[in-house]
This record gives sequence, structure tokens and C-alpha cells, in this order.
Amino acid sequence: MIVNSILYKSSILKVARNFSTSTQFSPRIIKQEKPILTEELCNQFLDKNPDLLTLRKLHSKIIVDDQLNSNSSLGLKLMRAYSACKQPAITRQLFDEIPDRNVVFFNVMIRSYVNNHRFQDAIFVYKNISSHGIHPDNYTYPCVLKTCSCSSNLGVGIQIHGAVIKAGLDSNLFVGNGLIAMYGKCDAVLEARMVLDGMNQRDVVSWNSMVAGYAQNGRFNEALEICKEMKLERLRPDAGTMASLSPAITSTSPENISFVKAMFDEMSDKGLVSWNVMIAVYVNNSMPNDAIELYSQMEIHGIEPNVVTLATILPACGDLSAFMQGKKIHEYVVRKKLAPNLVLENALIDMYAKCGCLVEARKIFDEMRNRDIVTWTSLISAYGMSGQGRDAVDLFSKMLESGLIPDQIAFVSVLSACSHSGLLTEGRHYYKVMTDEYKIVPRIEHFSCMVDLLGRAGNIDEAYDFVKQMPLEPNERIWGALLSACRVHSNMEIGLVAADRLFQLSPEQAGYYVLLSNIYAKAGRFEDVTTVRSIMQSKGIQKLPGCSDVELGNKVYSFLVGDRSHLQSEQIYAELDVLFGKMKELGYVPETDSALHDVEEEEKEGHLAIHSEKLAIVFALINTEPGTPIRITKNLRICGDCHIAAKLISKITEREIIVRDTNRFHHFRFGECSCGDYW
DNA sequence: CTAGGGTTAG
Repeated sequence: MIVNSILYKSSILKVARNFSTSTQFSPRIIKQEKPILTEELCNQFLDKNPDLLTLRKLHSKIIVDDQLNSNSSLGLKLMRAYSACKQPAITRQLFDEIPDRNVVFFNVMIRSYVNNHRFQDAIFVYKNISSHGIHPDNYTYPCVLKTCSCSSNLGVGIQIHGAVIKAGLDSNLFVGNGLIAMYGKCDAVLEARMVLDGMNQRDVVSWNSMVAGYAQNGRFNEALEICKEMKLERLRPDAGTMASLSPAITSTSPENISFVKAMFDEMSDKGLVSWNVMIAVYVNNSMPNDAIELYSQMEIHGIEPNVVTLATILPACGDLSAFMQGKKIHEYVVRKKLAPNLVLENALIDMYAKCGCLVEARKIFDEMRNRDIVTWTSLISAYGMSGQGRDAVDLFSKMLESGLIPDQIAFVSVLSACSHSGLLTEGRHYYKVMTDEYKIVPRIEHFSCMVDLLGRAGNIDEAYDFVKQMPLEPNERIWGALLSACRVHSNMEIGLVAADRLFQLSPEQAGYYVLLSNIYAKAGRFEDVTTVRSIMQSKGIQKLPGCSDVELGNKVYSFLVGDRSHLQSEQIYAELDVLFGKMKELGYVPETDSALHDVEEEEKEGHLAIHSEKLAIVFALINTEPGTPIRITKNLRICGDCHIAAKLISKITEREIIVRDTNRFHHFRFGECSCGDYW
């Protein structure tokens, strides 16, 4: 750092003498001396990872000095330095100008291409190496194998394997590791395993590469088996092992998670990466509380989180709607000046969006210098989930104007925004744009958005036709979307078709069973009602009790339906009574038919079971300052009665109430909801 | 001059 700033101000020659004697220098001496550029000085500069500008200045000095310019070992260092500055073309120029190159120059050239993602060029240099009378060595092979790994080039990889055997280098540890990694990346785990088994010397990296091979192919159990095998060879899993495992640890079994946690705990020298991976394991397996717990453990262990840690933990905050926790992380990002960072800011946008803070999400978006498809998609789905479909659609157009190419996920976000806001025309339009213009093959998510869009807008027949003509096998979500649409629009005929298909698929989700038994009851098919109920019982499927979370201070408080266990319960119920009185003055009539949505019907008005969101809202009302927005997260969809109640409470108490249910956000303000009663 | 590894949207 010091070196660079000095170099900007004065010529490199002035500081040179000074550098030859010490690394610390005083500016006073610099101005007096007129040093001479020597090879040793050049080496010292080049070893300090100079930036491009510094490097160019030094290079220009070297060029005018015949002796230095013809020094090929200096040329090699220059090549390396330009490569580190992402200048493979300049590296190549230097390479071409150097006479009498030995294998080392070729190795550096190839590595420059690989590290700068010029894989074809790297392979080209390798393939021409023998025409220069040079034989690839134990440095060349790992490097060209990495090229094949990075570009999934199995064909060339196999050729190289052959050359390796011919050259008698197949017993070399580094070459062997390179082969394992190459085969693993190219989905050839069997071959990778054969190389591993054939090696007469193996280290942690050999095993880690094999772990990565299985993990990248989603073969989690085998990846774990390798971890066990390496232990038998008395090699301890390290941070690299954890990192190699990580691609496969989404939605895995509790046993596997425990295994990884035990491995993590036993690790003597964990390092930041292991912590990050362990947190990611929890986040990717729907264990956000454990993720946040481990994150706070980091602080206790004196380990400072980095950008990756934060980008990993933020989705957990989003999952829990842990606004305070998320905000703290945002403050940390600001304090540590970690932004601008694309991935991190994208994660912040999504976190705020999932906490119902559209304004904050938008602020981050507006202040970003660079935005990618993820940035836009996050904000589009944020608006979509809040029922601001117009804004979502406008954003999508702006995104196109900015020149970004939407991917299939971007289309999911805009299509689901349309379905949440009933934007039928726009939804149809974007579906057509996606398939016709961008040639994106629709996935089950897109079909599900379209069925939801058409069905909820009342076009049940069209929605059903859509299901019938889709090339994929409809899943529970598709039939579920159609069934709810049928219930909203009282279409018993298609509703029963959907119900029967849903029944055949027999999802292990309570929500659909409730929906099923309700429609069968409505159709008078009481035998089917009994069957559904008894299947639920025999399968041990519990009706999911309604539960609402609300964050207060640094804690998240949970309320179950009819909850009386809370310390402030009496106060909550008393306040609720007062509110009910005021609501009735405004014309509130309790709505008992909440069966339109996947909620339980058992709790009729006046009975003990008050829905959890009402309890959570009143709890927040009592415990926060007037005017503070209230954020609730519910594990089921909000029912009609609670929806009306929340609207009235927002009016009576002049509070903004934000309820996130399983499907979307409801922003209640001044007696209205952002969904416009369309949900 | 050397190999293996981490994060985001649905």
C-alpha cells in the first residue's frame, strides 16, 4: 500500500535505493537520493503484487534498460504480475518475446490463461508445447487438468490422463489430485474414485477432491462416506473438506446434518470458511434459528464474519422475518464498509423484502452502482409479494431497458407478481415473452404461477386447460392452486377433479387435507371426508396449529392459536375485547367462514380459540410505542376474519400492520390492505 | 511455478 502511493508521486528510481536497504523508509531520504534500478529491486516490487498502474510504470523502466529487458527471469515475474492484474494478453506478449523458454514459462503462461478463465487458450498452449521441443512436467499437468475442471472438458481431460500415464507422472500427488478433481467436476465420479484408489500416496486434498466430486453430483451420502474413509487413513477433515461438502447439503436428513456438525466440532483449526459452511448448512436445511445461533457463537469465539458469512446468514433472517437481527447485520455492513458488494447487497434487499420492509429494500437497490439479474429479481418479487404488481411489472420493464437478459427465475418473480395482483393481461403477456422471445422452457413454477393467475382471476376453465396441456406432470402445487381457485369461485366440478388428483398425490401436507375435506363436505361426499380424515390420522398428519411470530427487542415471540400461556395473556385478551368493541362500532361482523383459504374452521366466533395473528398484533400494540409498525409472520395463510380485523385495528390504532403469511405480504394501513382484498 | 474449497434471487 505504502509502496504504491509513493510510486504514484515520485519515480520508481528515486525510491529504489532506499528499498534495497530496508522496507521502512523515510520520505526525507527519498528526495535526496538518485537510486539505480537493479534486478533485485525489480524482484522486490514484483513480489509485492503491484497494481496495474505501478506494474506498467516499472515495466516501462525495465524496457529502456537493455540488461534488465533481456533478463528472462525478470520476464517471468512480469508475466506473473500481469496475470495477477487480469492481463493475460500482456502476459502473452511477454511470453512471445522471450527467447529460449523452458517449461516454466509455458507453465506460467498456461496458468495465466486458466486463472483468467481463458480455458481454450490454455489448452491450445498445452497442445502446442511439444512443437517447441518441451515436455510438460509435474507442474504443467495439474494446471491443465484444472482447465478441464473449470470448463468441464472431459474429452481433453481424458487425453491428458493418457499423457500423464505415458510421462510416468501418474504417481505424482499433485497430478493425481488434479485428475480426481477433473473427473469429479466432469460428473465422472467412478473414474475419480479409480484414480484415488490407485494412488500410492494420498493427502487431505486427494480426499477433499473426492468429497467435492460426490457433493457436486448431489451424492451426499457417498460424500460423507469419503469423510469417514479419510478418517480411517488418519487424515483429519479440514476446512476444505467442509467447503467441498457444501454443494450437496441442501434439504438433507437430520442425521447428515448432525454428522457434519460433529465434524465441524471436532475440527481443531476451523477457520472462517468452516463456520460459513456450517451456517450455510443450517440455512439451506430450513434451520434458520440454528444458523443465527451459530452466527452469534462466532462472536463469542472471536471470529470476525466476512462478506460470505453475512450473505449466508441474511436469508435466515429473512426466513424468520427477524427484522432487528437483519438490521443489525446491515449496520455491521455499513460500519465495516463491506459495501459495495453485489452479493451482499442482493442478500440485504431480499432480507428486507422478506421482513416486509419494502422501503429499505428499495433504498439499497437505488443506491447500488451495479445491479445484476438477482438484484432486480429480488426487488420484483418483493413488490409482487406485497401485492404491488404494477410496480413489479414496471421494474421488470426497466430491467429489460437496462439491457439485462431475464432468466427463468426473473420470469417466476414477475409472473407471481401478476398472479398476486390479478394482472391477467400482463401475466399472459410475460408468459408469451418468456417462451417466444427468450426461448425459456417453462418449468413447473411457471405453470403454477399461470394456473394461479388464471384461476384466481376467475378463468377456471382456462386454468384447467392449461393444466391439461402442460408437458410436465402436474404436482401438488398445481392442483392446489386450481383447487383454491375453484373454492374462491365456487366451481365444484373442476374443484372435485383437482381434489381427486390432489388426493391421489397424497401430499404429506396438512393444508391440502383441510382443503380436501372441506370441498368434499361442501359437495356432500361425506365418505370421502371420512377417508381424508382417517388417512390423516393413520399417517399421523397433524393439522398444523396456527402460529404467529412477532419480534420485540432482540427476541422473537411466538403465539399459538388460542394461546394463553404468555405472561401478558390477561392484558392481551382484555385489550382485544376493547378493540372488538371499537371494531363492532365500525361495523365489524365476525366472519366464521374462513374456509376459503387453507385454514381451520373449528374456531367459531366467541369460542376460546382466538387466531394467533390477533394475539400477536395486540401483544405488539401493548409493548411498542404508538406509531411503531407491527410485523407479524404467520405459518398459515391469513383468514378472512383476521384480515378484516387487521384492517380495522390499523385504522383504530393508527398503526401500520404488516402480516407475512405463507403466500405473501399484507400491509394494513388506514383500514386498507395492500392486497386490495385479492389474495 | 504446484493441487482441492465458501455466498445471493424462485
